[in-house]
Formats: sequence, structure tokens, C-alpha cells
Amino acid sequence: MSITFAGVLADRSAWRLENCSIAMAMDVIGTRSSMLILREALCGTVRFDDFARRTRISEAIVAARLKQLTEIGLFVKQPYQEPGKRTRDEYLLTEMGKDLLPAVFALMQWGNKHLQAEEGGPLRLVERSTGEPVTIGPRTESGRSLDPDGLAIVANGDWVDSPSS
Amino acid sequence: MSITFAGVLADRSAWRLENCSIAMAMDVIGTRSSMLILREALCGTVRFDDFARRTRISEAIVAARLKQLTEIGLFVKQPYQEPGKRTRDEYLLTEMGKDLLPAVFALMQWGNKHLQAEEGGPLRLVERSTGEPVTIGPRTESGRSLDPDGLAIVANGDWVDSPSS
DNA sequence: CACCTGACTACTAACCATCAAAGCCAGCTC
DNA sequence: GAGCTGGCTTTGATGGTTAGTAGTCAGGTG
Repeated sequence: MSITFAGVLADRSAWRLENCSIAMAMDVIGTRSSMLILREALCGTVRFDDFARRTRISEAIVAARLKQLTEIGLFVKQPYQEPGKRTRDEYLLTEMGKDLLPAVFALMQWGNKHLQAEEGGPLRLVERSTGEPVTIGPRTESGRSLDPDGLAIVANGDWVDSPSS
Repeated sequence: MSITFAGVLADRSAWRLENCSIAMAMDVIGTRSSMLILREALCGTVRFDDFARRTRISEAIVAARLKQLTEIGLFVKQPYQEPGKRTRDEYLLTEMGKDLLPAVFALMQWGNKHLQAEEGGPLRLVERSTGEPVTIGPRTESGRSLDPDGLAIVANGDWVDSPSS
């Protein structure tokens, strides 16, 4: 397998995961509409009708999602006013929201590779300054890219003692 | 914003995304149960009752998900037999399934940071050989890690001409 | 002040994901 | 061959997600 366990997890025979971050994350943003709204937000969309039009989600759902995601803390509302119009709210991503970029684009990257009929899908990421293709993947804090095979999972608080297999 | 558009996407005023990979991906694996099963599979789980026990998902759902994910092509079934038992099937991740590692662990990483009461959540990724902490994030093909601010999105087939903003 | 528009909100009616509990079935044990 | 066990499948019931339609409401325009 691609990942090995270390520390207390080396024997998983009786182990079950509590407080799983993935489950918690899916409870919060695990809907199609949330992901599409986040895709738009990460691409720079800030206004209600832009979200609705670009995601093709009904206004009712967009309103409900934006409200929910704002309560959770992924968006903050900021009033704006165009000349001759009344004041409205823009929905701006918080740090918490921006931190979802890897998750959202990792999903896009996977869909591009495996779900698209033609090569690549409609959008892709590049480095702005060079145009070099960008992928989402594992990397160390010091900036080295890694293979999935080079990974291990540890329980929080543990350190790596003797990775098996 | 963190991402700029280039090429035909620079003016998005009338633009709507067709064949969105994120939407397609969410249609396929956008459920809590799929993500939890994938988490387990990426961590090395291969057998039915291990999936059910470790994810705490009911057997009915695990059976339905494994069947669906196998049809889609994320798993292949491989028969095995323990001594004194009848033959069963193991569920092994395909290349397509393993390619979801960044998406699944990006979600875990986000949950660890933003949804956990205590610091960090129950699990984290490290490099197997060194124990160095690992994060999921954008990087170039040549292996450099990038900031979200350094990214641009282009339509497939385009090249970067003059990134705005 | 009556009207219009843009940004939501409310309501209804699907549909889907999930669970609990029961049922089924292959093959091993006795 | 009768029973047991592990690996599913089936069957309601429940709650969350969604679309669609209609309604509300603030404020600018005439």
C-alpha cells in the first residue's frame, strides 16, 4: 500500500478513528453546492448573483449555502454600493475559506484526469509568473515534493519510531 | 484575491463553467461515506468488515458504496481465502483511487486546522524516511512548492499571455 | 409616492444518503 | 445435513439537499 502507519497506529486491528477531520469536514462542506460555490469564491467571485449564475445553482440554494458557510466562518460579508444602487453585501473568503484551496483543486485535478472525456478538462492551474503547470500534492515543510509512497501516518503526539512495511 | 485568470478567462463577466471537474467529482465521491471509505482504503484497509468497523458506517452503506466505487473504477475486487473460511473479495484501490490521496488528505488537513477543538486532530502525515511533517498543497512539476498567491487559472488549450491583477 | 429591480426568503415537492433491523446465502464445522 | 458465521442485500423510516416557484423587502427612479 501507499501509506504506512507508525507509532500507536502500527497495529490497527482494533482501532477506530474518533473525531475524524475528514468526517467533520464533509459534514460542513460535503455538498455539491458548497464545493461549487467555493470553486467560484477561490476564483474571485464575491457577489450573490455571480455565484448563482456561474455555478448554475438556484438562488435559493446559493442563499442558503452562503448563509451557512458564513456562519461557519468561511466567508465574511462586507457591504458595498455601486453608484445609483443600494448597498449590498459581498462575500469574501476568510483565511479558513482560502485554506480549502488545496482540497478544492485536488478534486478538480482528479476529475480532470479521470472523469473528463477529452484530455484535461476545462481548467487547469499554472504558476502565474512562469506558466509552469501546477499540481496539488504532498510536500514537506521544507518545500520538497513527495511521492504518495513516501508518506506515513502518525497519531497526533506520536513520533515516528519504526515504520513497518 | 488569491488566483488570477489568464487567456479567455480574463473576462469572466459572461462566463459559466461547463463540464466542471469539481461538479463531476462531487457527483461521484461527494458523500461522507465515500470519503471515509477512501480514507480507510488509502490507509490500507481492504476488507468489508474492516471498512464498516473503522468508519462506523452501517454495513448496508458500506456495501452500496464499495459496489458503486468499484463500478466507477476506484476499486478492484480480488478474491482471497483464509484457511478454514470461504473465499471473499478484497477491495483494492486502483490507480484512479490512489490519485484521490491529495483530495482526501487536503480535506483532513483543513479539518485538522479549522474544525478540531484541540490542536491538530487525531492524525497527521509525515515523510516516512525522515518524519518531517507533510502538507498537501500546490507545487510545480519541477517540484517547487508554491503559495496560493502564485497561482493562475487558465482554460485548457490556452497559454498564459498577460495575467491581470 | 407608485413602480421597478436586485437580493434574497419561504414553501412545496421531489430525491438521495443514511441507519436500523431483518433476511439471505455460501461454505465451513460438527 | 443441520447449524453457524461472515459478507453482504433488502426494506422501511428519517433527515438533508436540491429545484422550482412565488413572495418579500430595501432603496433608487420617475
